[in-house]
Amino acid sequence: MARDTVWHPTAFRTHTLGQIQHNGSELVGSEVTICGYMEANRGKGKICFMDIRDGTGRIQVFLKQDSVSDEDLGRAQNLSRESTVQIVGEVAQKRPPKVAEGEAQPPPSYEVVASKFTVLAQADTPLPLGVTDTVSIGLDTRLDNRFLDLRRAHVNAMFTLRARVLQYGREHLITEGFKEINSPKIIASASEGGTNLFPMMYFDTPAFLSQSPQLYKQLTVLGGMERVFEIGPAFRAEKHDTYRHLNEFISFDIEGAWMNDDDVMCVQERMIHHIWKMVAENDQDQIDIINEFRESQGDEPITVEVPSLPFPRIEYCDAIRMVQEAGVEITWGDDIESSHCDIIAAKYPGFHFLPRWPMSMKPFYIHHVPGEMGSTGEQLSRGFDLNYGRDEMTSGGQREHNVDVLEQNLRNMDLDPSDFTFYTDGFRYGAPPHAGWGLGVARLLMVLTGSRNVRETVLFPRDRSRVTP
RNA sequence: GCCCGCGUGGUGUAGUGGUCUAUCAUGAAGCGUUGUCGAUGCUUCGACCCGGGUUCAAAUCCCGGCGCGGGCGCCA
Repeated sequence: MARDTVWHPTAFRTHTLGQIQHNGSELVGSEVTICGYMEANRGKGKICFMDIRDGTGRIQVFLKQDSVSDEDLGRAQNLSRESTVQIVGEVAQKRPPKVAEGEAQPPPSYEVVASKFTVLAQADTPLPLGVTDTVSIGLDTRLDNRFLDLRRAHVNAMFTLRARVLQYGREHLITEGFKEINSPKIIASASEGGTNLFPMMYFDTPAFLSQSPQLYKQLTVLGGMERVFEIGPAFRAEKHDTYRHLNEFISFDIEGAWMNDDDVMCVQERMIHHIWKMVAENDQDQIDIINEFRESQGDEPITVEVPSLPFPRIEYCDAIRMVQEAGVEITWGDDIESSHCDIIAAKYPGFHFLPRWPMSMKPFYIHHVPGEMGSTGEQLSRGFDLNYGRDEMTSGGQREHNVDVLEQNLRNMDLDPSDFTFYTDGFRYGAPPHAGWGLGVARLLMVLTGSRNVRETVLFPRDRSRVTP
């Protein structure tokens, strides 16, 4: 997969720095052209050492008076950090570094002895944030300068991992017969109730940004696509201000025909298991980079512990009981809030499902099995959440496929079915029982990378006060 | 929107009425040494969020604003 990437030469370089790092012994003596960001330069006078970095690795370039022109040498010695450069030179084995008494010599490494040095684009000074500096940087400064923040090794590793998580998730769903779709993000009316939408003008028609692909993935399943998934943006105009909420986020959604809530919970835990297993097998290098940074900040290292299957299931009634037994005031029908999740997470710190919520707490489109009652005799639903620790990752459930029941659900929630024909009309011509879920990608990444703020795992987060960059 | 805390060089910080002409780290500029590799030695540069007030004296106390962080609320 990622390891098998073929790096073809480009107009600007013959080799990546990663190739020289890994195949140095074969390349010694051959001429290469390389490109990168200048991380550091050392030396004045007759010589200059330069560390350069590209998207694949890092290497030292050696410039000396008798192999490059005086102009090139001077430019190299005075170049600002993070400038981009191009170097023509010969691969050579580095002289081994001095090591402290008793320490082992590191394995041989390689450098490029420059014959030609070109500055592609010079960086202004000072940098708004130091790419290799050890001082910590506030999140706001980082996000304002994300283009530089992203050059930091551990930040780059996090977004590399993000790409892998999506790749492995896709891979897994495809093996289970799911097909990738895209649904519209400009919609005429709410695709489900509840949350506030961002209004917009669609030419002369008032419209909204989609808060969920819910309706569209259901319609696709109704249309006979059987099993579908979508990885796409969702927009919520909620004025929340927390470590786990954003107003634009990427939702990983599935929907499958002839499935109930238990079936799609199984899909989800198999998918997460696959993602974690693949990361553990293929991407430890990225985890190591993150841990190197965490160590420098005094944080505990993260480990990729592949969760065992099945994930625990704690039905709503049992969750309420657990919270009550901890001495906290809560009654059946109350929402399970963050502080309650802390109590549950103390016993179930990893992934766990919370199935069988009261029907009254779930949206009208969630299915219920008549007669399936909770401990106080009220109707349960086939909706569920997936939590990791205290944080909600997923909301899902079996959907109601009977249009008469859908309309009754609306009336039970004091809503007028005639306002929801855009939704219910899709169910009038035969509908398979079906179920699905939506997973917050950034929240999953928080778990994997040990991030304490969802903004860390989103390239350019959109929150209540940030619309740029 | 509520409660609590914070706002000091480019970055991250120390400093809670007066030797603050503001600490340290990182950085930037210059010079020197050097097959260096967390380069190094010397020299230099750079800051108290904004507005008002108290006081002989404010980075420090008070009020307002703006911004940030944490907790909560809101939230499929």
